[in-house]
Amino acid sequence: MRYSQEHKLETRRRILYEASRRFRGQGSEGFSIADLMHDLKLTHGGFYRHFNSKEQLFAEALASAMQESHAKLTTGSDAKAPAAQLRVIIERYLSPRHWANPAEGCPLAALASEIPRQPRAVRAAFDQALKTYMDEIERLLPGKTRRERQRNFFVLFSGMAGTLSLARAVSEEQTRARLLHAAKEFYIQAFCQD
Amino acid sequence: MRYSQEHKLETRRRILYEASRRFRGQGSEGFSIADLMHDLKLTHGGFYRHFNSKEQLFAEALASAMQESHAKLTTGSDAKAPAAQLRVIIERYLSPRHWANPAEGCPLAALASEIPRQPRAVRAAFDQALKTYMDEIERLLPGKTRRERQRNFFVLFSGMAGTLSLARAVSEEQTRARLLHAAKEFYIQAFCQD
DNA sequence: TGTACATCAGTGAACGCGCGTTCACTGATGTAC
DNA sequence: TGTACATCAGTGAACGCGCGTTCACTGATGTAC
Repeated sequence: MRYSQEHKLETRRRILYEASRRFRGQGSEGFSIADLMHDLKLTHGGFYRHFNSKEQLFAEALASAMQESHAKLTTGSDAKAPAAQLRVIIERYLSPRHWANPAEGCPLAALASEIPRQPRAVRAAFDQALKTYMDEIERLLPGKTRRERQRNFFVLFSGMAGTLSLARAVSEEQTRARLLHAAKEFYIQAFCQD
Repeated sequence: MRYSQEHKLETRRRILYEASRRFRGQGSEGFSIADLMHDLKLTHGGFYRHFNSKEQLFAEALASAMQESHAKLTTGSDAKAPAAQLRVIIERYLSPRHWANPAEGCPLAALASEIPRQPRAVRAAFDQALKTYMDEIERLLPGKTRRERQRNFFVLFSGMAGTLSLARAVSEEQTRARLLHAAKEFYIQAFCQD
């Protein structure tokens, strides 16, 4: 082999990481394989030594983005009580920083409306990633039964994703700020009471 | 002129209507001008007698879809009290029917994550359409001041759009049903109390 | 340890296809007289 | 009212471009002996 197996894995990781940023920042059709590889100082042909298709790349990048986003929302507040942890998550999710950086943020907000039109493999990967995401966060939500907490998870996260999505769609600075602020207050009030 | 001015306007209207369905159902790049015109029993060249570009078509179709969606959500409940009218809107928005028919539904849910990546003209049209939409619905929301009602409008509508979007992204039938149901109860509880 | 061969990550030209847009043309109807 | 000409919605071939994917090739390193 020309390169070590380790080198190959590292290249694959770099492609996946860059792709997961680009999919979120530019959408599923907003960049080409050639673009992507060029920015990694590689040529497009080599891509297919690592992934079967752009579709497969999207599926993996989506899952990886969900994981990354989960990590960013939860790190550093492990010691706190559930309600306080959740509050941190809400504040981070609806922050100006998250608003300004779709490429490093939640894929739900960045890609939700494109997913229903994706092929089966992508959608399956999304389902799986969402399930894992929910399983890890659900325990922070209010509710006596798991079922109840899951319902709250759905309402809160789909709501916040919609808010962030709309805030990015709106051009007017002031409207954007009001939207994020209003939602933040509302969700903290609704889900962090105890 | 070969065709009357009336005929021309009618053709334009047909293109716009079909486009507004297709953009919502297939996304901003999910169909071609040739596809669109073919289904209207026309050929692609003629398109440019009515619109300057696909971009302009998207801008107009977006605005028109917002209007259509507003009409669908509000018709038939004009006589009721605000809270009851709002309840009807929430129930329609989060219904299985709306879920199943993105092409005829709210463009926020169908297209939100694509809009930030659109050119200025499209985004300006969206801003304007959203403003009109809000001005027409805001009065149904709870709140003493206009400002307060607008805040509630933002929270409710971005939340519902996110919910519908996520419900369409999820493949699993049961999850989808639970998601819509949970959000419906939650929003009625939160916004229709009086 | 040294040598011959095999492997395969990466290269870059090429293929095939679809798309937005342009353009010369058609011909029925509107307009000017 | 009738006639000659102008207009322009609609046609369909063509242009230019970008993209996903394929493929013959390279050459450094791994492996077999």
